[in-house]
Amino acid sequence: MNRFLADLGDSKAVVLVCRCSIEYWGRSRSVIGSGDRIILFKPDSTLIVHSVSGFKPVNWMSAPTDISAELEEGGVVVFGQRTVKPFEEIKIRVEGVLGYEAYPGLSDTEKLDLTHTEHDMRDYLAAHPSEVDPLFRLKSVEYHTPLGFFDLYGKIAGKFVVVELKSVRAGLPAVLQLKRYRDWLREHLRQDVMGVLMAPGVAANPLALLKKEGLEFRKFNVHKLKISRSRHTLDEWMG
Amino acid sequence: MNRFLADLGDSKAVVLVCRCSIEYWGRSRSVIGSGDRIILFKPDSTLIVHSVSGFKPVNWMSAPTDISAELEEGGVVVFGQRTVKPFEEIKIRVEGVLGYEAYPGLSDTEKLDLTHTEHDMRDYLAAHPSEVDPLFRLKSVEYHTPLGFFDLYGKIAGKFVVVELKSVRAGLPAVLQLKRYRDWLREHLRQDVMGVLMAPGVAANPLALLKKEGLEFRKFNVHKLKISRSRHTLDEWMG
DNA sequence: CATTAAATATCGTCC
DNA sequence: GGACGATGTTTAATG
Repeated sequence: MNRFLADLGDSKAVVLVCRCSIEYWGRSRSVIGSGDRIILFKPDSTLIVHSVSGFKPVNWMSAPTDISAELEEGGVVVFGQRTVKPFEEIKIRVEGVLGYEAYPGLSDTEKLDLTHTEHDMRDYLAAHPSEVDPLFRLKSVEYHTPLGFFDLYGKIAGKFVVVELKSVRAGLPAVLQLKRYRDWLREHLRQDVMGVLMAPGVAANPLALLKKEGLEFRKFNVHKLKISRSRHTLDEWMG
Repeated sequence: MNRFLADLGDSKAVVLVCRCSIEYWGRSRSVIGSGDRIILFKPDSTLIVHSVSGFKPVNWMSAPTDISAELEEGGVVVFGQRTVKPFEEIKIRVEGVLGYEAYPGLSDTEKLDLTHTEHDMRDYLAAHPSEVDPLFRLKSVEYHTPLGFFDLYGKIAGKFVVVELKSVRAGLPAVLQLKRYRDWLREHLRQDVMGVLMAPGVAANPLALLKKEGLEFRKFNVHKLKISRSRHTLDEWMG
């Protein structure tokens, strides 16, 4: 236990594999009985508990978390406490240690370069407006309004258009959002306007609402994107 | 490398701490350069790569994933491939191993018992409708409509009411959803109806829209809930 | 600091 | 298997 606290104090990453039971209090509450788990303690004080299967941790505490340990009834109990909002606590009763490793001096300065996201889709269509519509004339990217911003804003054949983009299959929220933008724009300009949803697909119910509201759907898949350089590099290049 | 593949074949959990660079292709694409990371390989073929800070993995593959390893230019490259939708691939170029541990026979049969969620809030208010409104008469929980379902549905002083619940501070989507439900119900019944949002709080803009639309907000915090037994036990008790 | 929207969101549940 | 909504969502961007 002293070694554990010393390792955390030395900003080491600690991997603890143990049989344990866990209680959590905070935004919700949870309890889980005794089982084998893999616990990561990161140098930034993030704590993540993984069970033997699944992507999602069974419990966690995000930084900044104060981590302490005590002896209770002969066993070690690890206690995590967030002292900033949201206030949260976790109590891990360690019942048997299967593995303990501490890694000093881990260094990772690289940032993940993620592409083929909605942001890239927006940039691409801003540069290639004819793929929205052959007659589309772009006026603004991220056009700000009191409701939020339009992904793309422009005109088709003299009619103002708000374009909502989704990099994944669109659902009801996307259609409601587009409808809200279209309605606001129509009222604001006091003239007929268009609303276009571009996404790789749209679910049946949302599509029905879209059509009922006189909005339009255009298929576009981020996998079509040819991204010649990373966003990071592009940003640097553009200043 | 052979030991690694043998460990995976034996359904061991493997924790690999290494310097590596990673590429991902699938729903999006990502690249990250060389850095120290902690990689979990779970017995169910889930693969999770954690950097030195933050809650979120820097890369991952969810089960079922075929994991293989090859020698390339003298170094080990771990390759993960999903052969079911969504199709995805990950390539981890291992440049230096800082730690390798394999854990056979990890067992975790316990399920997380999570309470104080929106589900519990709904159950509680269904059992205590007067906390929605002193005059609230509950007619249905999860009342199904073509749009989805109303969390609670009933009457206040003879007027039909749809109640939307949020266990966390409500935002625009919650208000839009409630408005849509209220509009549909009003049209369906051809009479004036009410819409009530219950949540621990609501952001300023959503609240303005809510009032403009003649909807109502009632404060309710899941922390107030006294849950006498776990949902699991409750389900068993109710059959 | 609050707000807003994206995410390789994941996950459960219902149809 | 698709669709839909909750999540202890987390995270980043923005005012």
